[in-house]
Amino acid sequence: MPPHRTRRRIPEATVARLPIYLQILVEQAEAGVENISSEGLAELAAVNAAKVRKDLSYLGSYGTRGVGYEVEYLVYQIRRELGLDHDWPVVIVGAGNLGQALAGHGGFNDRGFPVAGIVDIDPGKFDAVVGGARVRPIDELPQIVASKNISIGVVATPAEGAQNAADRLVAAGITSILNFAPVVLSVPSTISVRKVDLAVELQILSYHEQRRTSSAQNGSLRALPAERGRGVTA
Amino acid sequence: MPPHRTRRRIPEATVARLPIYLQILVEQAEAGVENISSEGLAELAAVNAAKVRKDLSYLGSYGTRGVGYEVEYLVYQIRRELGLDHDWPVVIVGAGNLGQALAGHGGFNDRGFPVAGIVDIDPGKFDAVVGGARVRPIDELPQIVASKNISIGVVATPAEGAQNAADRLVAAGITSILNFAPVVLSVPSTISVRKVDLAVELQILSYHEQRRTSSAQNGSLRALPAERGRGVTA
DNA sequence: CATTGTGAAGCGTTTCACAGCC
DNA sequence: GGCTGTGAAACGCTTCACAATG
Repeated sequence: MPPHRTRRRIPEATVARLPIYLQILVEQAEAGVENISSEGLAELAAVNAAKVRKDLSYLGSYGTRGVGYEVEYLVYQIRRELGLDHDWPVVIVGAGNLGQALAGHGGFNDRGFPVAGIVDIDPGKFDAVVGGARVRPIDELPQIVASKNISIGVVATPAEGAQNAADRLVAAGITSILNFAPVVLSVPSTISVRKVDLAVELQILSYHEQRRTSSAQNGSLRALPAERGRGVTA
Repeated sequence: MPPHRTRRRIPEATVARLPIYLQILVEQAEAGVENISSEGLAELAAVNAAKVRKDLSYLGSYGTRGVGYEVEYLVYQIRRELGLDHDWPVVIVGAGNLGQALAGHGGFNDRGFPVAGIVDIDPGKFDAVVGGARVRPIDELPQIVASKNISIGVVATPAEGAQNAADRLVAAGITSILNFAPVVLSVPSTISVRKVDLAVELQILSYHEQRRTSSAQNGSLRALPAERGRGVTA
């Protein structure tokens, strides 16, 4: 095994694809596949084979020319690079519909991100148990974060409460935020933020639908160029 | 009002930002703001002002030099460009935890994407009412899609059922899919697909967390370059 | 000899910088 | 004078094409 030469800087676009490769490779390993070529992995991930090779090359030269990549070993390397060799406990702010669904959903607990706490402002929600965690008052956030050594916070509040939730998470010492509220959070530049916004995704799809159909059905405008079927698999 | 010169081709990166601008502009309009500069909008969206101007320029020249953009009018133009001048009914496949949360969640119904149907394979779930829709057998998908003229489908099944769900949606005539299952869907290139994957987002955050802390705590490797605080607000 | 690893070309996106205009 | 609209430069990501190699 080559020595750990970690701290290579990996392009963001590649970082965003590594989890997909990982998921596919784990499935392949479970199915008993021992080796996979860049072509094979590319097919399963619906990307270009050259891209797979370039992406994997950022991890090191872990392939074998003429053969491909050893699945188990790649899984190990990607896990290590993504920091998935240990769990990352998360705390959820907001125990409404969404917060409860997230806490219950296996997506967190089963995949190395155990829900170590869930908090809310509404006393009516305190002490309800969702997904194995008991809902606590938001004022306990600092203690929860500190005692359980949490670095990732999840904002699952309505839009109105999101900025406040983020402020409290940052004050409590969190350094990464996953934001489900339809709001652009303002946080120090040292904090990593990822946003998941249902409405945004639907509106992007709407844009493509609209382009697809506008020349056909739209009665009010006629003088439009013909539409080509565009494969948008973004 | 300038004539509808629709059918301009807008870069994907811009399309993905228009919903954010829209959300901010609607808020501003509600707060009584009548005009906004590219600088002001940029600040609220946490992007560069030149980017805002370039993005908006793809819609047409709707600003006034020396003044800025009229908020109401921009809202109208962005809505039109995104195809949000009418509702897009959606059908959800999968009435489990996630499907129910989605159907109940205002994110769809309140924002122009009414849940016109929800289906499942499990007879145990049939006829339950979630978010105003009654759960129907998945075999009724073609009728639901046709009768309600639906073009957007949502995959909210477990990973195992996702490809089948997508195949059925495509067969039923859907042309856009929002996929919540942690699986790369294989669909014809004419279909638009967007994926929302919790685990992927968390793993990307994990990567940055790991980089942040590795040089500090990690006892096994020492010879690492110093870490700079990187603001990753992707 | 199949397949990786990678320079280099190609392409889309971002940012700069300033002319154009109200 | 202030702010938009936009060529052009800069940047990052993708794809090509092929030398390196087990």
